[in-house]
Amino acid sequence: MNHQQMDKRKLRGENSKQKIIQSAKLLFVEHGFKDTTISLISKTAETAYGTVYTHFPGGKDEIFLNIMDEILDRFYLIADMNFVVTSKEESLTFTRNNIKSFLDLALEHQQILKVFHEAIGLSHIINQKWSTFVNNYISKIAENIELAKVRGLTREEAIDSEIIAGMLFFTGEKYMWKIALRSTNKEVETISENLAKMYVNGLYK
Amino acid sequence: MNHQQMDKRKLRGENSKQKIIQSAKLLFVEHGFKDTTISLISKTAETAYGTVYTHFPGGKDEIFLNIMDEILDRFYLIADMNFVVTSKEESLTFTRNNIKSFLDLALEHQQILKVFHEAIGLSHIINQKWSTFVNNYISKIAENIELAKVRGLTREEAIDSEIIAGMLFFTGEKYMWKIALRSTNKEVETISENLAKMYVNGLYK
DNA sequence: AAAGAAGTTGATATAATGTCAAAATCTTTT
DNA sequence: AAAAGATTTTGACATTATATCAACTTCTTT
Repeated sequence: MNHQQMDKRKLRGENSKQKIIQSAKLLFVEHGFKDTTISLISKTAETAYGTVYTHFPGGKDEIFLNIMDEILDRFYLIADMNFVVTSKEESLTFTRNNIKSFLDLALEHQQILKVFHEAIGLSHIINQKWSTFVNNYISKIAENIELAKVRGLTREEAIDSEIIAGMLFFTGEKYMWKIALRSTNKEVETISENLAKMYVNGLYK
Repeated sequence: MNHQQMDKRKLRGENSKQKIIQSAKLLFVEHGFKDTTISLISKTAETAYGTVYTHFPGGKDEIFLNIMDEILDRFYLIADMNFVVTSKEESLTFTRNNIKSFLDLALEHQQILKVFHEAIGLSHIINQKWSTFVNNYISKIAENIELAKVRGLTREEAIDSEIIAGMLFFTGEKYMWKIALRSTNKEVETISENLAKMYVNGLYK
């Protein structure tokens, strides 16, 4: 028999892998990225030190990326929301809602995002993962700005779409981290409203 | 005799300290923050490992902060440029110039800022140092926005000064790091112009 | 000249990472 | 069903970095 269900080794392996992921999840949230050692993870997962490396050759970074993957997917869903500009008013509504979705997601995953923030500073590979997302998001916004330019909706023709897009995104991102680190007491609504208004008033006629 | 110049021990100590700082400066720029080890610094400075810790009990972090101090002072000079709003036009000019000064400074100190960026992610104390600067700068901008509000120059009364200030500062900061990391080919002028225009058009009547 | 202070030295304790050969467990082949 | 082969587990080991500290050297004061 060649069925997967019959292969006890694969099953045992998958079980170890899951125990490692689940333990790591708890430990990361409790102790942060740096202070969660492979040794601690292996003990909590009730497995040997070396086992962690057979399942995650990339060590802690790879474990964490594995944990972050599903959350990142949800961020991509927001970044990929399609929008085609037709008017300043519509743009305001869309922008406000988009920022709000983004920050609500941050609120929902506050604990792990705090760890993510720490990990971005400590791990090059994790940093790259986030950079890819950032660049994607900014490109989408910039595309929309270009479209608005072509349609004659913007104040000026000479603006640099990427820089303007960055102005919106980077500030939203900063507030995302502030929410994750609990270093702001501003409401998601307040932030979305202010950013969206400034963006739209600055950009559109 | 109790003169400082006569105390050979103090002199020797100060000499060691300077050799450590100068060696560290070169090594940080060459190898980055993490890969510049205390061991390497002590060897380059032609001193013993332990000597580094007598002069810098805080280790690498303290050495780096020592190096950054004079550069941070120059950033504070820009943050402390006084400006009192009287009109939208004046604000545009001031904002544009302020951002430009900021980014020019980044360009001037590109190499060490790259290390600084890495160090912020790795050292809590270095991170705090920068945070203090950031909060200072944002407060200054926010004060000006409040003033503009009172003078009836802004589009709306209901805006949150801190968030709007953040929009300007955080984007400027991001481009500062991009310049340090050489991850943008945009001109300082282009960036300043775009940010200043968006800021002023978004905020003022 | 002796006592004391300041700075230097490098060995040592500690802690984390990643690797690997041997062992254990399970599957396939003969 | 025994042997051979494949997969996973194990924990000891090599490596590397940090921070500490007692002994030592150098200089100053008594």
